[in-house]
Amino acid sequence: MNPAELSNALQNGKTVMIAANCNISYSGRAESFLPDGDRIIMIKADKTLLVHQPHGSTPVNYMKEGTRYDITTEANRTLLSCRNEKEYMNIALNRIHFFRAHELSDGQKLQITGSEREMSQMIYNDPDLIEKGFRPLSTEEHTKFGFIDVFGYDQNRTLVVVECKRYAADPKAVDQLKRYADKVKHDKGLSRIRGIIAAPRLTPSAEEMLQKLGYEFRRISPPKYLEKFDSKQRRLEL
Amino acid sequence: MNPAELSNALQNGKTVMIAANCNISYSGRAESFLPDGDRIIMIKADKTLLVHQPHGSTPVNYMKEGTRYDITTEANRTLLSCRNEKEYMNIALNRIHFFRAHELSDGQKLQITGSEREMSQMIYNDPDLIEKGFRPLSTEEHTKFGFIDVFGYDQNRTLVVVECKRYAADPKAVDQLKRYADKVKHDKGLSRIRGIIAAPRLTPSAEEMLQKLGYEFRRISPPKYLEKFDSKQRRLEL
DNA sequence: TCGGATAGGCGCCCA
DNA sequence: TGGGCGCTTATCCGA
Repeated sequence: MNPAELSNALQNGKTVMIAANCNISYSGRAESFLPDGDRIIMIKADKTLLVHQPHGSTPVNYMKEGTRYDITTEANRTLLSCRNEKEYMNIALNRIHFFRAHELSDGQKLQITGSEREMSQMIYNDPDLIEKGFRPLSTEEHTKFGFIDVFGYDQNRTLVVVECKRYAADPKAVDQLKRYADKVKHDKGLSRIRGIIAAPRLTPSAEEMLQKLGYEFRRISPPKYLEKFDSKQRRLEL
Repeated sequence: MNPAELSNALQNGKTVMIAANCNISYSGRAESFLPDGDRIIMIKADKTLLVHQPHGSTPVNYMKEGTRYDITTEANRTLLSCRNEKEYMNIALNRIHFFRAHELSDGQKLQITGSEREMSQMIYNDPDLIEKGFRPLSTEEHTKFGFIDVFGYDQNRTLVVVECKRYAADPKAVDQLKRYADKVKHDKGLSRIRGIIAAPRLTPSAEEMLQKLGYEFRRISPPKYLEKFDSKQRRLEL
């Protein structure tokens, strides 16, 4: 790889892949240094930079969209310096194992189901999931009381605040429920309000907190609309 | 690329890079589908899979370490099926733009400074950052409801719980402080306890919460030990 | 742009 | 292994 190759690729909006032995220093939101080793360096069409080690899901170093690159050559190595408004990074390339640039055409977005928001919708559409007689008022996350997943009245006209979690609800989820419930209770000047966590399960300390606060738990999982299709497909494959 | 090439590469612990036009279906913690488009597919030595679109920092699809792969060829496309204990993914490769596998040797870990933990240490070593007469007892004290960043006595022997944040402390940070402070207060049977947020700043609603609860704020930023060196370097470069 | 919250979060530490 | 939580979190969404 020569500097011009990389510059051209970036200029033309190509996505660049480099495998190289390198060390990396970063300064910005924190400070870091990564000693010599073999990594994959990816620079995308939008000028996002990712550095991946041969293990793990997360990049060991990265720079955000819109970063600018400058490449210089020394006697026995190549320096890639990267900067944006708030951060900079220097990558010293000792040896380049391979370099490749390709123009990628992709305007698609991931279609996904099973989110917390869909849980809220599901409960709104089938309030019996909470309890007989529950009447949801809204699933708007932005009510005038804040971001509340579902809130409504029970059959005794007591206000109910529901916080949904797609995974085991932990102490943070209980904190959140309490914060919303307290706010609604205070703003409306109520003497009593009910708080409910809707989740597949509670962690032990979340359960303890919930009990102490007098809140409740409903065992509910997020909907996965494609599940039937997928189980069928999986069955065929096995 | 033929199936054997990929199989061999994976078997030999190489890291694989593929650029291809593909569509992807996923089922596991959620369900998703990504229609045809050009992407980079990376399979690492530890069998982590990442799929990247030509923009953004995060992979559009991924599978964790230890995933197993199976590749089959059809008339005009190649199918890569990926599964682990809880999830599976099917990648239909319509056209492969390039394929490359390389053995990467990298045992290094990122050295990083400027973390929340270092903020705690800094305060522990220089308690005056909180206030004159503050005597820290511990950092990272583990309680059943979480661990407390810094914990100690003020000059009147009132217990103080400090929660550190690298960035603007938000309502969640105040929740967390309250949870810890309440726990300590209750467990020790105290009539009063002080809670302090140490952070560069507070968000508006965090400030409101803090005031209502009678807690305090100290404007403190995380230490960046390499900063002087780096500013000097930056100055030289500019 | 900022604030607030979710995420198929990930990765780390500790019981 | 599971709980609890920080993260150069990223990303979305609304004000």
